[in-house]
Amino acid sequence: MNGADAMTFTIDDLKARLSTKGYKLTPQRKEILRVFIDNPERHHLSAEDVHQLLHAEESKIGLATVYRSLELLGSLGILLPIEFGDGCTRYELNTTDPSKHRHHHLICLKCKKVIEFDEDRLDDLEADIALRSGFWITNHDVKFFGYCKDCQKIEHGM
Amino acid sequence: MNGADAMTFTIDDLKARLSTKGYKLTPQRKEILRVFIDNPERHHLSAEDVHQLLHAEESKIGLATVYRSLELLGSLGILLPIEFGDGCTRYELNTTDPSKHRHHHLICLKCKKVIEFDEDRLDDLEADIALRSGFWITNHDVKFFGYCKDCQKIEHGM
DNA sequence: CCAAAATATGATACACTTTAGCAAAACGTT
DNA sequence: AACGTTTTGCTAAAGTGTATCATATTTTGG
Repeated sequence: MNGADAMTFTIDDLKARLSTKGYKLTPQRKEILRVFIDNPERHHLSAEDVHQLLHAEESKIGLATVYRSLELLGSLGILLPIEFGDGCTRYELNTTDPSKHRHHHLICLKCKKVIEFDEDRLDDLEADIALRSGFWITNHDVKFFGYCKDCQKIEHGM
Repeated sequence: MNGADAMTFTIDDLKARLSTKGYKLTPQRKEILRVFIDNPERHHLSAEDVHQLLHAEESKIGLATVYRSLELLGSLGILLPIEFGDGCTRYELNTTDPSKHRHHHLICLKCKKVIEFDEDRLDDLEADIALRSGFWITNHDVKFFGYCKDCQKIEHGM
């Protein structure tokens, strides 16, 4: 029920991270983070998703608070924002495991099939970019577009 | 070979691609594509950007037509949609030149600033993915997300 | 050339996501 | 407990993109 053990950080950790930047550990922020921990099968949650999940639990947290908390947790590196181009920003838990590679997507332009792969050799490139730009890079998103084995046989363009 | 795959895109290419799918070459569509061709320094234009650029040229093309034309040109592969997570879909000319380096994007999650860089060391990775998956990869989209220098320091004023 | 049919445009209304503003509540420190 | 600050929740509003629909344009056929 707690789920805190599944986290790579504890509630005290969260509180510490918040306080170092002058933010407070509120019940709402705790609840919103718990939604992600308690729903591991439903990553990629939007603000509306989180709000509805909370509403189903009789929680009265306002939608604006959800938006604000998601952005805050994102800025703290606790959540990672993802853009799928479906009209809303989605978030997933940041495992904060530097050795864990992000999964990328291989997308067939014809049948829309999506294959996830873990191959990630962008660490050097990312470090290089970060050094030169001064950016604090929290995530990278790589999508390969093309045609899968099956769809290569069929004519695809014009 | 085919002029449509060359780096320079012509109106004749547009006419050909439209007609093969039963669409008409209207003055509006011609103008909208020309905006991209005439503004090579301004890539990733949004519908609003295109609309304003057209208005600056005394064009009376409606915003809805811009949206519809951009989607149409995207579906024809003439433009490529890009999502920066700044709230609007942007487009850039599709040069579809596989030998040319691709530019990637470094995006600040807070202020939505976008920095372009040409570094592309993904050829090996792409070849590896292609070999293992059987995909014929035609394009890849790489985005690094993070926080720029300014947005890293969060000031909570007194 | 005219008429009918099909398509495209332009203006607007609308849906939707996200942000801004403000009064009230909660928090933490003294 | 009181004070100053932060946070919340409600709501209004901004912003992007879509749907609607009358009008305009193009195409087709006689």
